[in-house]
Amino acid sequence: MRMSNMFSRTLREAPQGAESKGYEYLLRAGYIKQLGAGIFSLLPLGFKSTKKIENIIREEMDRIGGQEILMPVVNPADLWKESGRYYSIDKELARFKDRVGRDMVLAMTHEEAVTDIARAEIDSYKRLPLFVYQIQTKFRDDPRPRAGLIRVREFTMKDAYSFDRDQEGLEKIYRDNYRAYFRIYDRCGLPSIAVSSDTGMMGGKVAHEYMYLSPIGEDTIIICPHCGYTANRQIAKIYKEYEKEEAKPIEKVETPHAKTIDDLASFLNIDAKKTCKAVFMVGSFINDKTGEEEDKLIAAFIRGDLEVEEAKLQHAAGANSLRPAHEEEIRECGMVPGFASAIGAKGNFITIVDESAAYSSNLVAGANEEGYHYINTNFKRDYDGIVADIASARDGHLCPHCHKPMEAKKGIEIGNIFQLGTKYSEAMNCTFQDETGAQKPVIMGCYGIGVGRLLACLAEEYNDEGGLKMPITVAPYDVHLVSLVKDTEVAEKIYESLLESGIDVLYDDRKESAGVKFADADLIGLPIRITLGNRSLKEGKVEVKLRSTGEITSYDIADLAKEIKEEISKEKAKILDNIVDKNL
RNA sequence: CGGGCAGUAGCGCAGGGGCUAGCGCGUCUGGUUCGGGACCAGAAGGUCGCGGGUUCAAUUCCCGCUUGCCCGACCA
Repeated sequence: MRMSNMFSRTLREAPQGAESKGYEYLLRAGYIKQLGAGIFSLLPLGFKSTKKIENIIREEMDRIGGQEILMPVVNPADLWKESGRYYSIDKELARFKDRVGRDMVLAMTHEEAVTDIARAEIDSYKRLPLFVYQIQTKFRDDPRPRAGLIRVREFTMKDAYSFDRDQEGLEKIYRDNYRAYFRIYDRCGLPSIAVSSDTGMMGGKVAHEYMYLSPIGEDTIIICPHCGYTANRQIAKIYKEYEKEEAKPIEKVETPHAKTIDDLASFLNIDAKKTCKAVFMVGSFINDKTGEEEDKLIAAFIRGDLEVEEAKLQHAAGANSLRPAHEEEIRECGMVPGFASAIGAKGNFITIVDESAAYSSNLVAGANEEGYHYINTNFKRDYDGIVADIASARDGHLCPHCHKPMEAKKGIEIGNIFQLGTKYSEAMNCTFQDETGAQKPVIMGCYGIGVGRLLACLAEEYNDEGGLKMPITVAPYDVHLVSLVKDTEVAEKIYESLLESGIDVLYDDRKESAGVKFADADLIGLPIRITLGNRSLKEGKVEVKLRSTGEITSYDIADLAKEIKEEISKEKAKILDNIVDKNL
């Protein structure tokens, strides 16, 4: 490819709003171009890089028996009504009517579509297992796109779906995917970790997320450096120690202005661990079959030294979504914000009590009266509710396995795998006949990777002051040929010879100064740069510089193609040699 | 959806109730340079986001809308 003919240009200055380095360079180097909030075009460089990533994904999916298909973005809404997600997913799912008034959706994932195909294809256990995947456009009307390709509304996703007759089969393909995902990230050169995760809107029980650790990440990951326990904060467990003692009689005390746990603890001169905190949310409960929606107050109680994790609370309550409760909604149930507990409360609300509060004795809790708290409150004796783990894991909390302090880190989710079970097969009647003639629901799994987000993470991981430093497995071209010579004939010949040797090369044949060409080469970040300069050319030599290390070597023109092929293999080996099978 | 900021040339920005709306970079022409974003001379390029209001006069002030960014709610 000749740069004189390239569709995109580089930008000297970062466009407004590019706050992360990776995003800034992708824009400035001309990989991507924004069209709207969370909507991007891939320009030739970005598209070429994306294709390389996609092909790595393809190869790894094929390796574990995946068959590639392609499903439509536009789905009839009826399928989504069958699964219930037409109702349970809010505005993130884009809906519209076609010309005759049929409800349609833009698929944000393809469980419904693939299950519709599968229920027609699968009739007998002899047809199982099956495993399909696609690399396709998704639209999710995210309320807050941000950080370039990190969080977008339209994006390319590899989504795969497995169909098995039993849990053992599902677990096998799940393990295959677990390993394949690491191979994909490793081959792209992207550092990644797997963490146990929430199942969110996908449903199902077991799930893992793959994370690229980065300060610009929006997810919080809890990691135990001692035993290796890792989980998304949304589900991360912590080891809680309880102070169990003889229950003392409950007593009301005056605590003026002590509305927060800090105030209360210092006023009574006690540890926050001896208090019970109340958190009020309103949960939305949606009937999957009818779409009917009901709001209900959720009163959550937790020991004063801990925080409530909303995702856990939402699960414990069985709600579709949560929002903070208004003061009136709390008062309607007989509780007083700032001085609240479940003691003496009444009305239609759900009480969720964290283990920390349920199993500790003699805690200070609100008296539901302005300016008063109870001391020595005890779960079961004084109030009741559903006991669950709703505590939010924080940096320094103890590991549930080895009881040593854990760390909190920020990460970007670059993939996820779910054991769906029968959520969709049951809802959509996707069954098979077993040896005994019984109809059973197919056991499903689903597996996703955001391709554009992967590119964004790579740009984040591989850059310096000059621009991108793309790993050779995902760089748009392997080689950047920079010609500084007046005599274009020599440069053209070298370009031709590289092409003939099958080398993927970007040729800077523009009439620009050396500085401009070098700056652009650094910005675009191809792994190997060949410089043709007048001086070295006279001696029959050219200079080869590696973007990753800055290492410079001089080669005879006669050997150039051969030597470059060698350099390419070495660059590839640097990445591929690091692949270690990681098993679940 | 709440809060904040912004929309002026391709990009980054300045300006300001009236006159020809500027600057840097980029672009075009000519010339000099030629291994790290060169220099000289000349030139092109703007419905100042859209609509309404105030005013003799609005790009500037006011209102509405819209688009984008940031924070939060949200997020497989």
